[in-house]
Amino acid sequence: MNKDHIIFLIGRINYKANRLLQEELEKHGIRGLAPSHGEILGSLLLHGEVQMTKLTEYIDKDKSTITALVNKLVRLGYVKKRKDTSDNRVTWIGLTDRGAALKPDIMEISRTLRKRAYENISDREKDTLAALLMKINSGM
Amino acid sequence: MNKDHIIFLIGRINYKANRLLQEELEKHGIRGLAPSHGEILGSLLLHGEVQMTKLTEYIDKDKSTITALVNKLVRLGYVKKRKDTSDNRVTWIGLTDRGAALKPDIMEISRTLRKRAYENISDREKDTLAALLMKINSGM
DNA sequence: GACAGATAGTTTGATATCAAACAATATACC
DNA sequence: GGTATATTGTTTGATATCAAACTATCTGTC
Repeated sequence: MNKDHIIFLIGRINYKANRLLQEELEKHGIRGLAPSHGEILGSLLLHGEVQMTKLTEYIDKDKSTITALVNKLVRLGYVKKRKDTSDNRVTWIGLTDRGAALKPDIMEISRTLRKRAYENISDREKDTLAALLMKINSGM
Repeated sequence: MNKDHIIFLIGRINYKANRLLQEELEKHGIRGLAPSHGEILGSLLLHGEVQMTKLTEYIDKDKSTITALVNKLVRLGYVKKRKDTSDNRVTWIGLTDRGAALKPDIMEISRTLRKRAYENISDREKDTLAALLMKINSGM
């Protein structure tokens, strides 16, 4: 596998981004959370209360994985579940006060990640890069 | 979410590439192998016999993970271990005949992945993209 | 209204992955 | 030569993740 292979680079960057996320969560005193938990919290901050199924879309993981991740967040007190009143199959996931209180931390972590990733590239390059990545993503 | 676009896209592409790899391995009759196993086989095809420690470098995983991955490849008959004669701590990992026979498959899978990823972009865009990704990768 | 098929989530079992502790061996320094 | 330190790899325990089977509920059609 060639070291300048685009796919290889993407794998490396993805790995580093995840590692950075984990480190930052830790640094902000948010212990025991993986990047995926952060993504869920971010989705809830952005969209408010959402269904499990919507979460599988937002963070692109198997529904059984979402069940496990959400249950952990419930156990840690960041998130709560609520049965839909009209459709009993549906579960709504929302932030607790404790979860909502994470907003400043999550925003700052997001900012840190962005800063680190974009450190060496200009706004124009960023646009170029995003456009190319979108092409690749939509073609795969 | 907009501003995290690039990192988000990289995550998506990484996921799809891994999924494609797994599907292709399966399609070539190489069953029960994850992308990481493919990376190890690829490394061995490229470098010949290597030490465990070298493998952790090549595929960038924890050494205990490498132990597990290699043991599975041994169990499946693709790979063999050999103790170094002068330094007894060292283990050399090499392909068996059965492992070496995978070369054409692995090369074709690699080609397929590349083709799929580069489907919509020109050679020039590819160079631009690789350069930008390298900048990001080295800055993280 | 009953029944077939669709949908929402959970459970179960398996695997890749990591970190920390460990064992075995080699090297350096006195 | 003997002891402290470094290295190579494994073991152990925990977690995220997936796929497949399952449960419960809803919806559409006869």
